[in-house]
Amino acid sequence: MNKELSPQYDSKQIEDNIYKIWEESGYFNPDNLPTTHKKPFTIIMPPPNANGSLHIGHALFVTLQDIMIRYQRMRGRKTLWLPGADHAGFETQVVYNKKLEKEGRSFWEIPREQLYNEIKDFTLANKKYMEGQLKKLGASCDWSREKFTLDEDVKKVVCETFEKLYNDGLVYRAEKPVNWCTKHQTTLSDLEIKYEEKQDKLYYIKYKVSPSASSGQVDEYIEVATTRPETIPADIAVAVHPKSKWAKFIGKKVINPLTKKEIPVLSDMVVDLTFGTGALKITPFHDPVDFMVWQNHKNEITIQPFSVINQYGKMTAEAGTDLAGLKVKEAREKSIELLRPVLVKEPEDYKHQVSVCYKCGTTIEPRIMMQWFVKMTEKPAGNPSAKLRTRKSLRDLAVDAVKSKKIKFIPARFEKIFMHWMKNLHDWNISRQIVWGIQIPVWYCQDKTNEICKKNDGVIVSSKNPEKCPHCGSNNLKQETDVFDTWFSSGQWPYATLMTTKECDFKKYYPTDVMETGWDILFFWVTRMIMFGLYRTGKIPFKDVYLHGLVRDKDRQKMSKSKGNVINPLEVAEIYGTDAVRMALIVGTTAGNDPIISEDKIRGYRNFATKIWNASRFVLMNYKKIDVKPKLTSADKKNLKDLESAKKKITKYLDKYDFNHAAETAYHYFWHTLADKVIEQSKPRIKSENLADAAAAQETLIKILGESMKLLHPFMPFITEQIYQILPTTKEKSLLMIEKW
RNA sequence: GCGCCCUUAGCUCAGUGGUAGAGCGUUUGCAUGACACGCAAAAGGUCAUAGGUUCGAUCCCUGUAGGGCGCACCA
Repeated sequence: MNKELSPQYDSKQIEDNIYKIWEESGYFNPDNLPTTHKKPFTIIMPPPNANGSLHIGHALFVTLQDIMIRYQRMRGRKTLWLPGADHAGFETQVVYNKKLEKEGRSFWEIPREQLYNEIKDFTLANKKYMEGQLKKLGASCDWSREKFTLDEDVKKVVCETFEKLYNDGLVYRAEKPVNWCTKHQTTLSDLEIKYEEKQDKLYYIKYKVSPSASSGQVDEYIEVATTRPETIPADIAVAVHPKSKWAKFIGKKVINPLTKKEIPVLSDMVVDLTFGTGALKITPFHDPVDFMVWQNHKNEITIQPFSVINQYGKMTAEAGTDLAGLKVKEAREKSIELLRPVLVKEPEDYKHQVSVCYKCGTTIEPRIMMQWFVKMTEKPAGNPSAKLRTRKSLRDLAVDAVKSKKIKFIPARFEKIFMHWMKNLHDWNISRQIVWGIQIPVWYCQDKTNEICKKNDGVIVSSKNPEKCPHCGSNNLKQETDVFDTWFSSGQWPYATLMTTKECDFKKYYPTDVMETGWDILFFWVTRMIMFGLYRTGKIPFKDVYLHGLVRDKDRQKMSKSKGNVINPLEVAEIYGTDAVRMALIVGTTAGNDPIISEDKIRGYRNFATKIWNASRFVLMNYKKIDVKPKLTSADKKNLKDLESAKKKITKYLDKYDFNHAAETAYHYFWHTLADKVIEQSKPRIKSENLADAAAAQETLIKILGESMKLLHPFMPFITEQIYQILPTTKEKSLLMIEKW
C-alpha cells in the first residue's frame, strides 16, 4: 500500500479545526440551539483554580461533564455548560509566595496593593491559558457566559449574601480560638488543617498547692501532664476531674511553677480521668479546650487570660525573661530545664495527632483572635428577611434537602458521609489575613461617638461602601482588611454565576441539573453550595451531585511532580489524540472511585480511534451509488436490530450516569460488532453482482456507521465529528454535535 | 474514639440471588485489498476467610483477617 496514504488517524491535524467549527456554529450557547431544543439542562463548571495549568484530574472532570452535555444536547435539551475560573484566594497566594521565594523576593515586604496587582496579573494569565486547555480537551461550554470569581458582579452577589447573613444573625464577629499558620500568617478554617502523627514528650509537672490555702501540710501538689510546658506562663488555672485524687484541692489555689503566681483549681468533667494525671493546666489562649473551660469558669478565675506566643510562633515578653524571644520548640526545652526541680518523673514518649497547615505542614498555633464566623447549626435570629422562606439553620436546610432526596448523590454512599460530616459541624471562620481575595464588606467607624458604635466596635456591615457611619454620620471609616475564605464565595457559585450573566439566566437555568466534582471537596464546596443556595434562593442549587475520584497512575499512586508520574493531559492528547485520553479516563472508572490511567491505557484507545478511522475508510471506499432498490436480508435486519439494542443500552447507562459502561458498550459495539462482524460479512456482498444485495449491504453499513458516530460522539467528539462530516449521507453544514440521538 | 469503603484472571478494574466479565499482558497461528495501533484462536479465577439466610450465594446478613480513607477539643 502506498505509504503516503497513511491508514492512521492523525488527531493533530483535525482537532483544532473541529473545535473551531463547533465554536463558530454558536451551538455551545443554548440560545442558538435549534428550536427543537426545549427543556434546559444545566451544568455549572466547577471553576478551576487559576493558579497553574490543568492537570489530568481536570481532564477527567472536563470529559465527564462534556459527555453529559453533549449527550443531552443531542437528546434535544437546551444545554448550558457555564465555564469559569476561581481566584482561589489562599491557594493562589501560597503558589505566588513560592514563586517569589524562587525569585529571591520576599512576599512580606511587598506593599499590599502591589502584591494584589501582581497576583491578579498572574491569575489572569493562568486563567487565559487554562481556557485554551479546556478547548483542547473538547469542552463544549458556552464561553459567552464565562465567569470569574472576582468579577465585580459576582463579588457583589457574594457580599450581599454576607450582609443578609449578618442581618439574619447568621454571621458574627467574635474573639474565639482559631487555627493560625505561623508561616502563612493567616487563620485557617477547620477544614484547612490536617492531622499528623507526631512523636512528642508528655511531661509530668508538680503544681504546688499554695501554702496559704492548704491544710498546713507543706509538700502538697497536683501533678499535671502536658505536652506544651512552654505555655505554662499563660496558665491561669488547673482543672481536675471531680472524681480524681486531686478533687480535695478544688476551690484551693496552686502556684504556677514558672510565674509563681497563684492560680485556682477548678472542677470540670472535660478532664479525662484515664489520661495523664487527671489534672489539666488551663491555658485559654493556646488551646481551644482550655478556652472553653475558661468560658465556663469565668467567675472562678480572676486572672485575665493572655498570650505568650506571638503570630510568628515566638515567645512574647509575657512568657518571662527566660523564654521571651525564643521559638516555641526552643522554649519547650528551656522551660523543661527551668522546671526540672518540679518534674514528677522523666518525660514519657508520646505519639499524638498534631494539627498542621494543609498546605505547608507547619504546626498550627491555636490563637484567640477577633474573626468573622458563619453560624452553621443555629436558626436565624429575629425576623428573617423577606426572601428567607425558612427559619432553619444552614445545616438543616442542607440536611433536609438531602434527606428528602431533592438532592441525590452519585454514588449514593456519599449521602452517609455527608450526613456524618453535617452532624459534627462547627461555626465556620471565614476571615483570612491574606491579600488575595474579596475583602469582607465591613467598615469600622473610627469616631465611635454614638452609643451604637461604641457598643458594637463601630461595625458597619454593608455590601456597598457606606461612605459614612449610619449611626453617627462620621466619614472616618476603615474597611476590614481580612478577605473571605475562598469557599465562602465559591460556595455561592451556582447562583452567583446565573444571576450575573447578561441574559439573566437565573430564572431559566436555576436550579441546575448536575454538579459534577471531586469527592475531595465535598465538604469544602458541595455542602456550602447546598446551604447557601437554599438560604439565598430558597431552592436547591442542583438536583444530582456526581462525584469523581482522584486520578492515579497504574500503581495506584497519586500523581505528583516529585514522583515524576504526572501525566500532562495536553502532552498525551498531542501524541495520542484527545479522544483517546478521554476514553482512557472514562472506561473502567466508576463514580466515586479513583480512576487509574497510564500511557498504555491511552495508547489502547488511540488504537481504537485508528480502528474507527479505518473501518470508516473501508465503508466510504466501498460506497458508491447504486441505482437499484436495496433488498435488505435477514442478516441486515439483524445487524440493524443489534445497533438498536446497543443504542438502548448506551442510553440506559448514560441516563444513570454510568459512563463507564456506556463508553465500554459503544467501544465494544463498534469494534466487535460493526468492524469484526458487520463489515466482514459485507465484504463479499459489496462486490456481488446482485445489485440489490450490494446496495442493501452498503445501505446497512453506512446507516450503522452513521449511528455509531452518534453513539460515540459524547465520548470521542473529535474523530466522530470528522467522520460524520465526510459521510455521503451528511447534509451540508450540519453538525454531529446537534444530531438527534 | 466515631464513621465510610475495599478484598473477583498475572496487572487495573467492572458485575450479577441461578453455567464468572472487560481492557492490558501472556501463548499459538496469520504480512487475509480498511486497519500489525491489525486478524483468528487459546490459556488463565474454590469471586479474602469462617459461619448464617436460601431450593440455590461471588452477590444478602454476622463475625474474622488484611488494606484504603474521612471525621474528631484526649492535655
